[in-house]
Amino acid sequence: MPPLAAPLLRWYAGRGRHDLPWRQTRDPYRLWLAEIMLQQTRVESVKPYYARFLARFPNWQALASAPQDEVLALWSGLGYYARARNAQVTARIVVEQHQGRFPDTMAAATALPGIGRSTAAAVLASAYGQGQAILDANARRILIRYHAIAADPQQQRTLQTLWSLAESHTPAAAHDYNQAIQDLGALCCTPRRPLCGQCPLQNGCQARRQGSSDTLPRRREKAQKPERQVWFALIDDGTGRILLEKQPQEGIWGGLWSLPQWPRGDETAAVALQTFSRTSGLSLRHRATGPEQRHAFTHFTLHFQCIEAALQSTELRAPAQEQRWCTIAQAAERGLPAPVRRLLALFSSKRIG
DNA sequence: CATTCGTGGAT
DNA sequence: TATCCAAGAAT
Repeated sequence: MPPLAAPLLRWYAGRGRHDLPWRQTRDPYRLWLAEIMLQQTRVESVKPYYARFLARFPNWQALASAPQDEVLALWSGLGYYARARNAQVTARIVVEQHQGRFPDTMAAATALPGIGRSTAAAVLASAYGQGQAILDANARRILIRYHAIAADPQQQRTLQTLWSLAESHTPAAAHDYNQAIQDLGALCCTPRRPLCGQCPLQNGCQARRQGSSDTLPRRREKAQKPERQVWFALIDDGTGRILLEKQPQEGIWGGLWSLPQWPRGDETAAVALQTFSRTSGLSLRHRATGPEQRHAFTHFTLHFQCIEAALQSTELRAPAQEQRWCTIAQAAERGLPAPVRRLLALFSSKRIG
């Protein structure tokens, strides 16, 4: 079987995405940050976040010493917020335990929170010229097609095989190879309708030979998504400020600021607001109820509806979560979940218009 | 080993 | 409109 690396690297030299922002540096901090942001996230989505984040936190020290709210505000909308929380923990460990230098061994790198085998390999190869193989979605798809692997890609045994193949194809200096296989996956060996006719690996590709490029990797049967229903409350204190609550660190939207929210059943908005009023200690007057909306997560669908209410009085009581009263503009500067950000933008434009 | 964790673009 | 799925890791 012809080796994979040589034609891949030739293709990369001519057709690779050499202008990506994180390819203009060998700074471990910048390379690491790119890898974290790119986890399960498209390149085009990452670009603006990467630029803003680096402008505000240009190095380990800056990130390590920042308030979490600022970090999450700059991550707001990118998703998978544990990445941002872990990134800050990692920055602090690098500063305090590694003298400000990203570790240069797999063991030390994967010991950092948010860094698994593939992310560690990518950073070590790019920053220090090591020969570590990555196995991201692109590499996985390409290897599955190249070797015509029909087994379930999620199975532990299949993953072991793929890691082994990844290592066997990866040259001793893996930087360009790692970038190349990701570019090939993004530009040519795409998930659907791969461009096999212009692929540099078409001669050695077993899926191409079998005609199975379109059906590999094997898709696994979709489990049906559960649905959750919640109310959001947009509470106006009479001076143009609204109430935000900080989400617990663990769980969905951990560490972000959100509108007060609680589970929804069959009750009307007015009844729901009474319930919330009792538990929160806020005396509220119902003003309006927004339209039903939904937000699709990977693993469930969220149905929500926003109740607009006016604050009448407050009973002195310790809130279950940290709370802030702030203007819509101030709220928009915080780390908000995407649907909450949309909700506030809509409310703000309605109020002005 | 199966779940949990976001979001937006493509199709 | 519905589905897929992306430079994965933690639990």
